[in-house]
Amino acid sequence: MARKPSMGKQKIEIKRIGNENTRQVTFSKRKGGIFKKAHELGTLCGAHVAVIVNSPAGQPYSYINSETVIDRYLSGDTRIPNPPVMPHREARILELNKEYSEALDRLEAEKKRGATLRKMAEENKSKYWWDPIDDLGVKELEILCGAIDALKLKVAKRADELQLNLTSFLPGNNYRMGSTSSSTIIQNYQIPNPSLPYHGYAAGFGLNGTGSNGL
Amino acid sequence: MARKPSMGKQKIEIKRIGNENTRQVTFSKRKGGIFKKAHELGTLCGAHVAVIVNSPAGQPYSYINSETVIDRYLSGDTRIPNPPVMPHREARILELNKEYSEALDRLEAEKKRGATLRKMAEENKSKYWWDPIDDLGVKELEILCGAIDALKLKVAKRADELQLNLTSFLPGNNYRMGSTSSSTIIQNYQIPNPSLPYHGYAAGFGLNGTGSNGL
DNA sequence: ACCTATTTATAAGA
DNA sequence: TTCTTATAAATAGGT
Repeated sequence: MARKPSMGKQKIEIKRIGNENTRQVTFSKRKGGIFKKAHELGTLCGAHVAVIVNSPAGQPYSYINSETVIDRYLSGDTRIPNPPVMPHREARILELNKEYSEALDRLEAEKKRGATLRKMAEENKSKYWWDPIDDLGVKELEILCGAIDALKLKVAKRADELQLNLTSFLPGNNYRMGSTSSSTIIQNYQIPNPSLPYHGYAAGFGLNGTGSNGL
Repeated sequence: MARKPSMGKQKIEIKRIGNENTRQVTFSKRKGGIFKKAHELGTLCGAHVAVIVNSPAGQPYSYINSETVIDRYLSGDTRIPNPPVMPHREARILELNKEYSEALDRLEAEKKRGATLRKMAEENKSKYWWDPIDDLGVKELEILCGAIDALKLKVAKRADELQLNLTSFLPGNNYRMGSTSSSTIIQNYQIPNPSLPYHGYAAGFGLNGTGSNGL
């Protein structure tokens, strides 16, 4: 009997799928596939995995194997035996100078691999984070205040270490920490160019590092 | 001829691999596999993908298909047509109350899927982030100061909205913003229970949402 | 969502 | 880590 109700899986080229419906179906299937793989990797190897995907429609999805990927950073455990992709400081310098892009023009634009997410998570270890601030309640505000102070302390301490007196060129009032530190504290500092949002620095953040996995 | 130099791929159970060497090899292979899949998903469907993995040894790796996954958030473009996994506020409330865990005891512990990473990225849109603070230079400090002030302003504004005077139960000095706001500003607030690190709140952060993909 | 022929990913072994 | 091979899994195209 002509048992061939299906022509089976066909080989496809790895390029944007034109048909919208097909693309959506493929997205769903493969998203599930990746999440499953992520789960398996985590289970088999005891690795911490996080996958976030934005569908073409903008819908975000994510798989996170145990909160460890993030918690690890949040808890301050950021010891990194051997820089895998690119050393932190070098990366940051590149960002700040916006010179990273030239190093990225290899292969394809999408094939960027870097420490962005990781660094973002890492930084968060000393901050409290949440989302729509408009939705904050008293409790959350309390926490936030604490987080801000902690951050300020770090800045102050660093300023001292650098033996800098940033207040000298900072407008606005400044004061001294009451108990925890004797450092120079900066207050009300306004970024030189207000038109440039703070996150502009971060947003212009490229990815770097040469991946170890070709593809 | 006994053409069987290999017993081929064998089916394995999805559970932690005991042999360390095997585990490491599997990790490498599968990590590459996931990155490849991520790349394909991004290319085929025009999706934005980010994958971060911490090897059992703590080595971090990541694949990020175009900076869009993250930049999108950093740039403030966080419009989400239709909450995919779980609405923000609901999620946050659950976190803060640590009530989320009960909803997670389904399937396996690893199968947690949520908005954690996304929220983290989102929050960052109003903050400057970097990593080893010990490595900060003057320029970075300036930026940081600006970021802190911006954050404070948000807190202050929110406090006003809630018609709260948090200073009443906050130790330490407080002051008023000079120019940008007439809000009640909180300074030097110390978290009630110092033994609990700030990030404790975030770290206790569970993942939520019932995944759409079984596995 | 389900089905099945094929393509891919990979566990073992070297 | 890289290469090979046999086999398990993922999945493209249809229903």
